[in-house]
Amino acid sequence: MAKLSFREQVLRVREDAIVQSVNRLLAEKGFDLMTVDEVAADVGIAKASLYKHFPSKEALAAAAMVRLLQRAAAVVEQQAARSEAAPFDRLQAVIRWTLEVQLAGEMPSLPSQNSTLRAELMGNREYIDLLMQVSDRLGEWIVAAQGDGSIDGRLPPEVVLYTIYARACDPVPSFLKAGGQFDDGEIVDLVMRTCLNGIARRD
Amino acid sequence: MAKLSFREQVLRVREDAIVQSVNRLLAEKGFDLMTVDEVAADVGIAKASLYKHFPSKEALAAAAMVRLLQRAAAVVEQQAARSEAAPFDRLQAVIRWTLEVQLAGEMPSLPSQNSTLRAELMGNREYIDLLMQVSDRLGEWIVAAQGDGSIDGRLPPEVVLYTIYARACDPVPSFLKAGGQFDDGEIVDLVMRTCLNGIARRD
DNA sequence: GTCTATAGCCAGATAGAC
DNA sequence: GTCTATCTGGCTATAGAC
Repeated sequence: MAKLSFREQVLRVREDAIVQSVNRLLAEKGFDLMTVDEVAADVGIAKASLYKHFPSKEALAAAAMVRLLQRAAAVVEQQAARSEAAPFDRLQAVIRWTLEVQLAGEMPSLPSQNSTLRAELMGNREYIDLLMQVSDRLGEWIVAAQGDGSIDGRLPPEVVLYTIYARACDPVPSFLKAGGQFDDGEIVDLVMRTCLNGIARRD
Repeated sequence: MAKLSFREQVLRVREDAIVQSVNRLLAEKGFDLMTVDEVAADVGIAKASLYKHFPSKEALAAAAMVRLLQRAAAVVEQQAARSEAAPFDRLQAVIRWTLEVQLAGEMPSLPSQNSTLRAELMGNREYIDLLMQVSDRLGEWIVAAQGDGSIDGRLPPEVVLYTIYARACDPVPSFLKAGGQFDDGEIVDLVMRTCLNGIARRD
């Protein structure tokens, strides 16, 4: 039993290494340009061994997305535990986290049009459950923040939620980073400001 | 001479048809999932004939982007001709146009990571010239709008410009459209508001 | 479960007749 | 310049030895 558990642990560590490589390559090149050969080379195992762990390239991508959502859920729960914090501040912290992940080169990017990939994700229970868990929490905070007047009450909560999610794959941070004119902290602050306050002048 | 000109016109019309198909397919499926066979079938000619007009798939995509930028440049010049309009209103009109193009399913989507595609675009003189022409105009208006206080003067103009460009490939409009809860006009208004005013409450 | 080697396929690009 | 037919390379996925 101890030996089996040890074996399982080894297996788990290896799969973690795989998923981490996939996550990095997805962030770097995107799904279509990432090849399974690259993943295998990056992990340091043969391609055939990869397919013993994950049955398809789509499954690899799905595993990376699940990992991302697990990290997101952890951040969300951490914010939920700050009993003194206002909902607006919690939302702000989550947006900030997504921008930091992007700037760290750890945000996997998937083509939203690929239907086989969408099918794989929609069929993945863990992915769906995590996505709903995170969305529910954010949705609560959005409604509460509209109630206390910190978020624009004329915007349907759905629109606010999508707008926040869209920041996670916004090209602006990487453009600004490529420009080399701002450091990561400045980029986060600037994008946060345009997201929260827009580009028009505040009185 | 007249005959030659006529031939050239026929050629031009055919190439226009090709580029229009490419534009539509790029909007629908994206660059990676669009196949040259599909383009040929959509235009109604053989694939080999396509390659007599354009030397590669990347060149097809570049042609579609040039066409898009030509349309954009026309919109920009039209706004420039409104001598009575404030710079803020001109910018607003351009943003609105990009959202309408997206909702009409006419916004080609290219993967920003594909390096061969980037190389093709950067080597395309017409593309670069149009991009700079449009960017210069928008840049002028941004600075002017910051001068008259309608755009937040604490944001570097570069950040405002990128933020506007990013609206052209924002996933929020198509998400909202897929949701079926809002019509196109409402979506444009909602996204315009989040772009200009952010999600936080305005006093 | 790991490897080497290869099957099978698909899509970009081309040859050559007309 | 248009077509049919074909080449070519690369990528996902698998067979089979160890």
